[in-house]
Amino acid sequence: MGDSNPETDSQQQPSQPSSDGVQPQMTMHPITYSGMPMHMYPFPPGMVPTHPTRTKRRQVKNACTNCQKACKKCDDARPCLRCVKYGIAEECVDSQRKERQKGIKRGPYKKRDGKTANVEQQQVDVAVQPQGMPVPPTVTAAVPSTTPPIPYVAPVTYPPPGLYPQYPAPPAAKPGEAAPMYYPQIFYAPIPAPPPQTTGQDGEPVGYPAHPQFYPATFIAPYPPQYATPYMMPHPHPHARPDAQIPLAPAHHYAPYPQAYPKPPSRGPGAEVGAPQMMDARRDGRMEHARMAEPIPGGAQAKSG
DNA sequence: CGGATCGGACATTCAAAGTC
DNA sequence: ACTTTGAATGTCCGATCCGC
Repeated sequence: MGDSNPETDSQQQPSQPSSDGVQPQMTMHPITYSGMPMHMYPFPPGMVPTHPTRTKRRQVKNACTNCQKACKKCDDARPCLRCVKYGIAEECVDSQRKERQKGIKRGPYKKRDGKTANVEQQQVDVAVQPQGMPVPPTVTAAVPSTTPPIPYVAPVTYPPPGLYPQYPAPPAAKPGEAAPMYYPQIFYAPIPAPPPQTTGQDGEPVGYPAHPQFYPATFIAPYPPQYATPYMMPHPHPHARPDAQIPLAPAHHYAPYPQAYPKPPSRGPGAEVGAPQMMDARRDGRMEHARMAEPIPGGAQAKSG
């Protein structure tokens, strides 16, 4: 099944450059990556980059226990998409992270050759638009002058509280961090080509300001395309200032979250719960092994591997 | 053929080591 | 105090298996 990235892969630059200082290619567009975020849709013909490179894999901070057992992609929402799909939403709980071992002695670390490697990395990380709008490093770093710009659609904020009462409040996210996938998100949509800038009588620009590369205009369904009809809401006020609040389309385009997904495929009488049970039963051995690998209190480290 | 399983690549976290 | 490093730990891709 098309497990896909619930969050955009283009939000982060690789946090760690390779030890040899070579930056991995980050120009891959989600359409060419199997882990295409489900809230993103294919680009129009001609806008798809040709470089078949991969983006960095993005992980949730904490997978639910079911996804963890299955070694499958989870997401920040609870219940997660996978649990909802299999009808085990009530069992979708965060897995418990093991406490990291402390007091582990390490040898002296080796200095890297190029001392400037980190400086270069930081310069990429802090790329900022002229007007102060931060741009994900992927955009700036992945757009050499010889290639067309890669349109970037990034979740930047949530709809106002109460607009989507069927959704729980999103968990607090760090600046720049993607929003949980099931909570409706507002995206900044790229503008292909701003119109010529004109100036009003008081000197205030009319039309798009100098660098309106993104403006809040698009709400993309948080559902997989097969469950929701994707639509692109045109900018209602083509000449409005980019910081103007634009009303969102009414939420009734979609069914409330739990009903938005089909029931799990039935395998016969009682099969609705049978599938996940079988799945868990067959995986118990693995999880038992994992539990056995937990540190022994006051004793030797149970290192797996 | 679709879904489950699982090895292992990849990402993240964070404490020790090193530097200023 | 801050930065760098590297290993522990977790996530999940993708090949393969398995049952219908």
